[in-house]
Amino acid sequence: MAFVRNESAGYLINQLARLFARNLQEKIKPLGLTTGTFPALLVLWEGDGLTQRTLTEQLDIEQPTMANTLSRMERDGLIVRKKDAADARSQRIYLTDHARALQKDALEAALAVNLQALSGLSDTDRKAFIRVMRRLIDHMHCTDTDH
Amino acid sequence: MAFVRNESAGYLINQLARLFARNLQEKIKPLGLTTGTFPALLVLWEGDGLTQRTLTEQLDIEQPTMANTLSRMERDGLIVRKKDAADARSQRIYLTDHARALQKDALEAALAVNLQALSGLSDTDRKAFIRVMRRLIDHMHCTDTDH
DNA sequence: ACCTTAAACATAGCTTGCTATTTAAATTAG
DNA sequence: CTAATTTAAATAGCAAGCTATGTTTAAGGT
Repeated sequence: MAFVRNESAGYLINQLARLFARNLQEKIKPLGLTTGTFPALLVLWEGDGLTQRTLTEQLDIEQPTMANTLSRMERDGLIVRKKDAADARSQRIYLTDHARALQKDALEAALAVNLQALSGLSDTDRKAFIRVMRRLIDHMHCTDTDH
Repeated sequence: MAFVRNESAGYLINQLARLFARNLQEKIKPLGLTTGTFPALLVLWEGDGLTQRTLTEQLDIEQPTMANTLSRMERDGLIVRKKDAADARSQRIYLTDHARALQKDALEAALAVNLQALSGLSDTDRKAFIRVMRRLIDHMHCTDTDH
């Protein structure tokens, strides 16, 4: 039962994730976007005015990571943060017009990366791959001791 | 052809990679190891005395990333760097006894993470998943424009 | 021999992720 | 109603990845 790098799921997934990130990075750099803000944008494009907390929950990211990401997004003119009227602790996140204007190009870029990356797979394999990943994520979540 | 987060390979892979890293991190922290050094250790445990360059090539990591990682490993007493006798630009990386002593426990930890993560899959699905990931990595590599 | 180019590594500086801790506001208990 | 607890977000500090650039040594061309 030797440990072989190229047969270790964790090792391969890490490598794949870096390859995807590199490709996406390259495609969205001309738009002035970076990979770390992408997940937040995906959520906000579907509806903004969310609290930071809601965002962190939807994206399964730690709160300080999200706080940092939002700071960069604010700095780069993608969002504005407004204090919640009812709860002074909370803030609501709103997209700027600039961020809204990028949606189409950004989604196309992400789609292109996915298509290109998976272009060597059959339709069946592609679908199975996505399904397995979702299953693993669910499984690793509910197994998580500190949920 | 809408973009849906949970059907995007890139999005799912990123999330999976983070989950794997969190789990491994937790298991190897008691050994005084971190996830970033793991790939380098895997290579070095199979034979040390390699140059930094060889390591970066085998792991598909950028040279400055590897230089940083090796600095941390040196700081933490996992490796020593020795100047190559024949080429003063090169350095050869050697494991310390301490790093060697950690091999068994570290490999067991990694194996445990993989087993646990994939425990919800059938044997066939598991093998197919690994095979597809390897194929995607190859494909994304040879498609890479700057190879 | 000398000058240019290439190679190996280091450094600077950024993003993206994490844990641990702090601050301030809201909620709950007594 | 005050005191304790919980909650939302910020801050500090580190790891691990990246690009761009600098430094030193080796190799090649003329």
